[in-house]
Formats: sequence, structure tokens, C-alpha cells
Amino acid sequence: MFKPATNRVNFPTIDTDVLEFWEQNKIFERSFNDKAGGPKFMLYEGPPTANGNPGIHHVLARVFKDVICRYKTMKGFQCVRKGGWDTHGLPVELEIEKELGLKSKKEIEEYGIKEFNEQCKTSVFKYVKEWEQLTSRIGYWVDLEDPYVTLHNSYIESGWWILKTLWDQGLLYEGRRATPHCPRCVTSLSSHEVALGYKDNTRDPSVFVKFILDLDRTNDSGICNDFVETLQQIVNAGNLAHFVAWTTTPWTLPSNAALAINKDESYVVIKFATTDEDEVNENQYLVMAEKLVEAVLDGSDDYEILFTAIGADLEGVCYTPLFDPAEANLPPGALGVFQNGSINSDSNLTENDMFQNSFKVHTADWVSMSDGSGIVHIAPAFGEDDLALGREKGIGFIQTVDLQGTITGNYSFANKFVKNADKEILSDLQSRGLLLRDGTYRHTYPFCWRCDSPLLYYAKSSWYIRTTQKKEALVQGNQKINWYPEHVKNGRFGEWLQNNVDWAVSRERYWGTPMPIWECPECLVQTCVGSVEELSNLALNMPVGEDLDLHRPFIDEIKIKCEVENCNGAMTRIPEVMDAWFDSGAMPFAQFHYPFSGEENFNNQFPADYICEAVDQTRGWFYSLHALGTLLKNQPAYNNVICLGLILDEKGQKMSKRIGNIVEPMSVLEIHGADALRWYLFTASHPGESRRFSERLVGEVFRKMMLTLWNVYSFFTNYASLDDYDPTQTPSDWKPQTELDRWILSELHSLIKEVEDALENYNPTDAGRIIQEFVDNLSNWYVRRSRRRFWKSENDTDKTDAYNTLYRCLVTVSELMAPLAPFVSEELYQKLVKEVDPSASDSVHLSDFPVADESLIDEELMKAIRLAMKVSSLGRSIRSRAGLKVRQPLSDVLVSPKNDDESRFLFMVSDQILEELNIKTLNSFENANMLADIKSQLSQEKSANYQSYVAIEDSSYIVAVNTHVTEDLKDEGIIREISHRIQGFRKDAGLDLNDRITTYMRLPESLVSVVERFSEFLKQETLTTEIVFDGDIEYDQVFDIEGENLEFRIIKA
RNA sequence: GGGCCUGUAGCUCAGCCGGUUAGAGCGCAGUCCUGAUAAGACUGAGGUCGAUGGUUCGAGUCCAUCCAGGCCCA
Repeated sequence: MFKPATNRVNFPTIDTDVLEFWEQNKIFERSFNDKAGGPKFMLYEGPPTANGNPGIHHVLARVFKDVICRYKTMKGFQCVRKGGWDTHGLPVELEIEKELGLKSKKEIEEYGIKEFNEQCKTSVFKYVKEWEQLTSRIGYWVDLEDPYVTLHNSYIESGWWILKTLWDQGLLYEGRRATPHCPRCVTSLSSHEVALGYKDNTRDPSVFVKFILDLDRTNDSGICNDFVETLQQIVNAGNLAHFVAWTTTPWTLPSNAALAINKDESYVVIKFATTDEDEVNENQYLVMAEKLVEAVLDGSDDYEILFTAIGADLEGVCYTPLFDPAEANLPPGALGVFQNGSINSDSNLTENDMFQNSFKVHTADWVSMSDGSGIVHIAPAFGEDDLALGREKGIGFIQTVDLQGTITGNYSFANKFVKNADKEILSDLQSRGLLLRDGTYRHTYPFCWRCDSPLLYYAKSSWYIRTTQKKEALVQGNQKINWYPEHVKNGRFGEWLQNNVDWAVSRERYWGTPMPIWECPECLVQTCVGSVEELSNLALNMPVGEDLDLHRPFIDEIKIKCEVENCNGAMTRIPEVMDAWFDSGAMPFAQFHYPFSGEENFNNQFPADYICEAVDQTRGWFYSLHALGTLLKNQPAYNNVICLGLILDEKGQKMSKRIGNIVEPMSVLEIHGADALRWYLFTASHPGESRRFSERLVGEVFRKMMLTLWNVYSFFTNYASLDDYDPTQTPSDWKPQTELDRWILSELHSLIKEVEDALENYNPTDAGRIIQEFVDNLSNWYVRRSRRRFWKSENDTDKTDAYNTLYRCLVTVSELMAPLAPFVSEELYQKLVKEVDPSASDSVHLSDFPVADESLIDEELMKAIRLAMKVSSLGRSIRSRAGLKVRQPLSDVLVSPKNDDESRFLFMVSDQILEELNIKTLNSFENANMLADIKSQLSQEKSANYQSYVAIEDSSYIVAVNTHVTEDLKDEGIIREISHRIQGFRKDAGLDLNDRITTYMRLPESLVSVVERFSEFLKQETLTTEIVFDGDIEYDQVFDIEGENLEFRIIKA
């Protein structure tokens, strides 16, 4: 029936066999097809880019995806798991640039966009084989036969449909944003490119600049309060009053358009007596944040506070621009004003239109008191915050720098590179008395990773999705999503949604989904195209048939006839491509080529039931999916999400190629097998936490969990094969009788409930941990306590019960752990179930998840056994202290239970305790004096003595063992010793478990009678048919007890 | 600078609604047990529960501040 399993098991071999079994029997396909009638469970696969080798963090995400899907499948769901590949984006381009030695966009264009993109296309599939192999090797079931691929025309077309839909709703617009810009390469850098080039300790100017208050304009705009009154008096007395602002980029000062303050902070007007002889005004009247006065004045205390105001009182106060933009003769388009969120730079704008809200103080929450003066210089042409404030308050837009970083206009410092103009700008201000203090500042500043030029933040045209308009829906929708760990919902993700800004989706790059927007060079009208068919209808030169490639540069060649009356322009596509995050966020739609086909698929497969990625995706995929789901379908794109922490190395450092501390997943898999790795990843820490990883830790899990389980299995098969145990003969209404069986089955069925509960709640970590605890109990209590029942010779009900119990435990555990450890569980299932019952499901993964039988759960019994374990542990501790081997029987043990219930439990399980401890009787303390004495001793010492008793205490249980060994007990101990030795001889002789022997012994006179007295016991224990004393035979085994020699020889009967 | 997370034994982690003497596994030293043996039991060494302050009869646990590390964003 059962074949004995070796305990020298090789798990990687099992993995390979199981993989082959799945492959040949199409188990994955069947796990889908068999559930055709069931409810659907939808996994969205966050697509990886296959232009690099998969790492351990990919394994983490993949097994967490897998475990939930396997569980749901066993619960009867049809689980859709479509794979996908992310193929576009800047990282891909950067790889190729490096490979080809290209240094700038100009060089790429010279090299040829067509060839460049071909290289990109090839590179993204470079490691597909490795990905497929690893995916299969770790047991991640996902459909890689028919994955979605973001570079396919159908995928791109769905993206176009999305953009067109947004366009029609007015949610797609062209605006400006501040991007890190390299003036030498003349291109924007993505945030992660910027991250490559930060340099610490960069020297920059640190200057405090004075802005002259313009109280006439202030009064004209109706601002009137005590703060303005105070300043008015100063000015009336013939003085100038100044705002003091701080900057490290003097070259942005000509573009200054406003000042910003924090409305909740205190600001002061001070009179500052300058000591500088060159200074025109002896007394300066300055406005700045109260907290920063000392810092601004460089520690000087020669000042007087004239007035203290709250920031809000400064709002709307006007000042005179440092440089008049209207006089600067800037190039066309350099001047404009924010209107309704975008910049109007029409040439017919009046100066009043442009500067109505400019050269004024505005409020902004982000103004901090950590450095500067508490008054921030705002140049919307450059900074991100500045631009946002400009947009919010309708401030003027003054661009005095071109894309090469050269100052334009007719300034004295024009035609210089910005960083070289700083000095001249400052001396200009100095000469006009507008410079308060000039210094240098060291900070971390980004440089271009390619050419080392300092990056400039530069407001450039960019395309946006107006997510801010749907902010409420985004925030509300998030409340419906189940986040694991929960704090991400209102923490990192919630915060991000609260601070939502419009999504910048365009990139001035090459390898990406081209934006389907065409613009007329004549009349500047724009149109958005929503499908290939629409494009063919509009196009003047549409390529036909299979040649169609929607990528650049082919798409750029397609022209559309301008439909505007009296305009015969040929519209050309704008050059931008889409952010790759847009591609991945589009996957619910694009993976089925929705809405062009797959409408049915889409409708029952949106939203996802489950997604799972690492925490770095909060602003990546988690957001792009959520945003597009909300914008297009007005609901979140996923219902449940596990957000994984990062994997660190053994020392807690982030794994990186540069440091060289990456652990290669394959090497771990080859040593310990896939299940040990999976088990480790599930149980080592909760999914949201970052985790340290090392091969050593996986090895620990392997021994603790996998090997323990295997040992139990091996134990079972060894005896089951001897006894020809046949589980199919067990009557269907079989119930466990003995306490031990009832206990472990009670534990088993309560385990089923707990595991189900954990997995329903997307918590494989706790599921794994409690399974492991059960296996530990099964091995170290149930099996250890039951061994005798298996190896005894009679085949009675008790033995069959033991087999039934252990068999059920093993089968159920293999089913319970199948989602977590799919390989070992399959192996166990095949050997334990399928081989004895051909009508069973072909695979554990096609079977149903176990259902708990409440009638078998006995809470009291479980408590009682836990108590037995505790008391046994204390008893063993006493034996160890008293130097009494467990083989030496003792007369009695006393226990102090905590309450009546426990007292009852204790006597319920006293037989187990006594057998475990090899003691004859168990009682509770009846002698009150004795207990009191022991307690008082224990308050001083770890152990106590009372007459022949030794007592210890733990968790307020007191256990006392009678250590007095009577002659009878001593004899019994000797017999146990002899029996133990004979067992050893049997083993040394290589006998089979059930071989019978004749035992010859030559003993001291005093022991012969003892052995005779216990001969039946001895025969039974050692499978001896006959004991022969002083036989005429050569004795080959000798040992001594208390100095007396005992000689033995065993012969197979 | 902002947001979020994490700090408990040498390592990896538990520790509930605040409640007895803070636990487990691994590792180390020693003893034992062994017809599951690549296991198992017991003992020992090893902890200012990141720090400080507060609430409380009582704080690893609740609150505040700070420190360190990580991630994301500026």
C-alpha cells in the first residue's frame, strides 16, 4: 500500500518531479478549466520588464501572488492569471544608450530612432527565458503562453482609446511643469536619472535679497491692516521698507514674480542698524519671519522689533520687481500669466492682465522656518512649488532663460550661462542697495549623470491627465480597497491621493506608446485619435496591412488633414510618448484590447480581486491602475492588495548590483528547494515589513518545517508499509477514541479554521506560522507519544486508530499547506492519497480546501494537553537537576494547578504526563505546609527541596517530583536500561524493525532474578522470543551497571 | 524638509483589550534521550523591550518628544 519513504530526502528533486507531473498532466490548465462554472477570481499581474535577470524580490512578489490564487482555486474559484510584460520606458532606453555609447538625444536622433527603437524592442525580451524558468521553478502559476505585451499594437490602441476618452471629457491637457533639465543635453531627466547624479557638498551662492515694498499698489488693491499701517509710517518718514528673501539661485531672480510666506507663522518688522560704511541707509527697515531674524542677520543683535504680525496679514502686500520684465525685451512667449491652470502668453495680453497677481505676497503651507528668511522668492518658470503656486494664484510667468541655460533679454548679464551670470546679477543688486547679505551654501545638488552639467529645474510644456478633478473619487474609492498592511490605505497611498497633482504623462522620448495627438502647424489646432481605424480615416498617408507599427518613427510620418475651415495644413503628431506607468495602469483595459474586442472578458474581469506588488509601487502601478480605473469606470481597479516590503541582505542593507550583495534565487532553490524558500518568504515576517534575507535563514526554515514534516511522513510510511495499513478500509463514520487521537484531530480541525481565516484575510504569514506550529506538535508530541502504538506487534483497534489519525493529519496538512508549499504538498498528496485512492483528484491543487468538522474540536482537551506539555517540561527539568535519567522510574509527582478547571484537565491527561516522565502517580499538593514551604523556598531559589521532593516553578505552576528511588524502582530502571541497550544492539546488527531475536546474557547473580521477574516485558520490548542465561556462546556486547559487567549477544531467531 | 514604516536576546521573529517573573526558533556551552536520528529533551550564558518624559495602582504594550535605520517624495 505505502512505500517506505526515505528520510534522506532531496527536495529540489521533488520539485523537478512535481513540475514534470504538472506539465504532463496539465494541472495548471485544469485548475482553471475545471472551475469553469465557479465564481471568478481575478489577479492582475503587475508586469515586470524582462531586460534584466529576475531577483529575489521578484520571487517574493510572485509567490505572494501565487499563494492567494492557489487558495482561491481550492475554494472553488476560477482564477484568471494572465501574465504580462512591461516593455516600454526610459530604463530600457538608458540600457541601449549605454550599450551603443550614445550620450544625448541629439546622438540618438543621429543614430536613427528606427534603429534605436529596434534595439529597445530586442532588449526587453532578452531575459524572458530566465524569467519563465524562474517563474516555473518557484511554482508560480501564471499564463505566460498568452501574456499581454505593452508594445503590441493592440495594447497601444487600447491606450489610445483611453486617451481619447479622457480627451473628450477634457481630462487630457497640455500644461507646464518644472522638470529637471540638462542644458547641455537639452532634455528633461526622469526622477530616477536625477537620482543617479546627486552630489553632496555642492557650493552655491546663498544670498538674502531685499524687495522694496510698494505701498501705493498695496493700498490700491485694498489691503489695509495694522501691519501695512506700520510700514506706511516708516515710508512716510522717508525710509524704504524691504521684504527679505533668500535664494541659492540668483539667476532665477529676473524671473521672480511673487513672494511666499506661511500664513500661520509670525513675521516682524525690524529696524536694523547696519555697520557697513558703504550702505546707503544707516537704518534698514526689514520684514522677515520672527524665528529667523538672528539667522538672517548673521547673529547680529543690533536690531529692534517694531511690529509683529501673523503671516496672514502679509498676504496681498505688493513690492517693486527687482527687474522689470516688461522692459527686458524678452523673446516672444517668454511672458505670460496663469489663467485657469494653464499659461496664457498671448501677445495681446496687457501688462495689467499679466501682473495683476504678481509682485505680491502669497501664502503657501510649505514655507518652512528651517532656513532662509521665511519669505520665499517665487519664480514659476523654474521651481515645482513656484509653478504650482503660480498656477494656483494666477501669477505671471516670466521665462528669462532659454533651454540651453542662457539668459535672454537685454539685461547687462544677458547671453551668459546661468551659473556664470550669478555674480553679475548680485553686483547689480548690490549697486542698487538690494542685497542684504551674500555668502555661499553647501548642499546636495543634482547634476546630469551623462555630462555632469548642473541640472536646472525648468518649467516646460508637458501633457497631463487632470486627476485633480477626480480627486474626491480617487480618495473615496481608496476607502473601498482592502490594503495589507492596512496602514498603507490612509498612510502612504492615502496621503499621496490627498496631495494629488495632475498626472504628467508625456515624455520627450522615443521608446514608448506614442501620444495619439496631431497638431496643425498652420492654425495650431490639435486633435486626439482614439483608434487605428479612426487614424486610417483621417490620415493622408496611412500605411497598410502588416507593415503598421504604431511606434516612432513610423507613426510620426503619418499626417492628418486639418479640418479647420480655410486651413489646409497637414497635421503632424506631437513628438511625445507616454509615461510607461500609463501603459501599466492601462492593463485592465489593454490586456484584452478593450473596447475593440474582449468586451465580455473585460466586464467580468474588472476590477481585479487581488493585486500584489512591493511598496515602491504606491506611486507607480498602484496609483496608475487606481487613477485610470477611477477616471474611466468610476471605481477602483482592484479590491484587495498586498503591499510588500523590501528585501534586504543579511546585514539589513538594500540589495543592489553595485554593492554586490544580491542573492541569486536559483542558488537558494538548488540547495533547499522551492518550498523552503516560499515558506521562508511567507512566514519570516509580515508582508508589509522589510525583511532580511539569506540562504542560511532559508536553511533554518528547511530544517524546522520541511524536514520535520518529512520525518513524520517517513515515520508513517515506514510503519504503514510494515502493517499494510489501508486507509480506504476506514469506515466513513470512524471517530477517534483515544485521548491523544482526539486531541491531535481537535488541533487539526481548529487549525483548518484558523488557516482558512488567515488566507481569507490575505494573511499567508499567519497561516504558515500556525501550520508550522501544528507540525511541531504533531511531531514532538503526537508522534513521540504514539510511537509505541505503531511498533507494538498486535494489530488492534488502537493501532488502526493511530494510523487513521496520523494519516488524516498528514493528508489534511498537505492540503492546508498546498497554496504555500505546492511541491511537497503535491508529493505527499500523490503518495498518501492518489496512490491508494485512484478516484481522488489528480492533484492536491485540483482538490478542495479542507473543511473543519466542528464536532471534533474539543477546546478543553486542547487546553489539557497544553497543560500536560507544560508539566512534563517541568518534570524533565527536575529530573535533569536531580540527575535522574528518564529511564529510571520514579514513584510520584505533585502539581499545583491554577484553578478547578485546570485540576480537572490535569487528571484528564495525567496518564500522558506520567508516561512522558516515567513516574507512577500524579497528585495535587495536599499537604498545605509542604506547599507553603516550597513556595517560600522558590521565592529565593530556582528550585526547592522538601523531604525527598525536588520542586521548581514556572508560569506560576509548581511541580514537585519525588526523587526517592526504592529497590523496586531501581530494578525497573535496570530493566529499562537493559532493554534500551538491546535495542541498540539490534540496530547495530542492522536488523529489521520486526525481526525476532534470541537474547543471550551473562549477568551478575543479583540481576538474574530481576531480569526473570520482568522477562515478559523485556521480550515484548525487544521482540525477543527466548532469553538464555549463561549460554554456551561467545558474548560480543558488554556494558556495566554500577561497576558490574553485563555481557550480551543477540541472534536473529 | 514632508509622509509612511521599523527598532524586543548574537541572529530571525512572537508578544492580544495595559495585568504574575518578557517568550520561541537558530547559534553557543554542557547534560540527557533516541526503534523518527540531517531529529528530539533539559540546563546555562545572553534583554536598560531604541531614549526621555507623561497617563496609570500597574507600560514592551497607551500618549508626547527625541534618536537610529529603511522606503517614498521634495
